[in-house]
Amino acid sequence: MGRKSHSCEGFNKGAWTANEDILLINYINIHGEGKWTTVPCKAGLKRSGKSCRLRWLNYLRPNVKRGNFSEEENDLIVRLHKLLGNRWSLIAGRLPGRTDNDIKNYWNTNLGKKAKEPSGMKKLQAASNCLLPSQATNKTNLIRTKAIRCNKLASDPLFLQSLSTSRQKIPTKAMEVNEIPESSKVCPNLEEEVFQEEENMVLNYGSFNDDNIVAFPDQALMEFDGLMEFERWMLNDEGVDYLPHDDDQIKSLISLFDIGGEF
DNA sequence: AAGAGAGTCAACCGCGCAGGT
DNA sequence: AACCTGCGCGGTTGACTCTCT
Repeated sequence: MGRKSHSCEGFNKGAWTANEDILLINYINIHGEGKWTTVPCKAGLKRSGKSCRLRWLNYLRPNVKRGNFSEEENDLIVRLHKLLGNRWSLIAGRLPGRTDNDIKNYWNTNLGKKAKEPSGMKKLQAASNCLLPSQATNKTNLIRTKAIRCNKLASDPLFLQSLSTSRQKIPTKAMEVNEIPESSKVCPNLEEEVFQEEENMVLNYGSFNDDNIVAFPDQALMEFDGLMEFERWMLNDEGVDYLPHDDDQIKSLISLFDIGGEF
């Protein structure tokens, strides 16, 4: 699967200049995000599309929060990392204004180091008031919530029908809560169910903007997709529940999503 | 004051997935 | 079915800054 680079050759690398930033901001303000491979040429930048995207998402985008992480953010990162592992984008979705790169760097330079030290881990646990991981270094104990895209399935009646027994809604992508079509509302109280924990955990961080749009629905929905993966993982071919309900990770996940250990 | 080492973080890279043709 | 394109993710790199000696 080869990848052709776009027609603009001789990309600049390294730190972005103020002038480049202005060009990118102006272009996106006019044309919006997306089609990153064509952005450099159209915006007059000698950068790769990936570089433009990264610069925009991690630095230039409005509402990107900079500066030190608060205690609450710190706490949330620790808890979510324990639950999700290095799923930085998912963790970032719970921290409005923070990017996955930010959190990854923060973890690697601060929390990760503390977590490696036994005493440091205890401090982190005390700060986050949560359980010690049973095997913090054992990757197999992490819930690997694979972020599946379900755009197609969301409108597939057969798939929706198959979900009727598993209480799942498959949202397509970031959207206002009230944009979710009635036909997709397999569970009538689903928005409440999905976003209740969002409210509980991060409402204090201003996760809703002025238009009452959930600021990070994408990630919330991806979490939900993760549950689908989780469900597949916990059931064998005969549908027998092999979920280790006594596992701390499982308990955490169950409580996080308020699913009562059932699907 | 200056050099060395450590820490920070923006940016790059390779890979994989989804959707389109 | 095979391939291409666009995009996003996580790991890594390297330039810059800070701190220590």
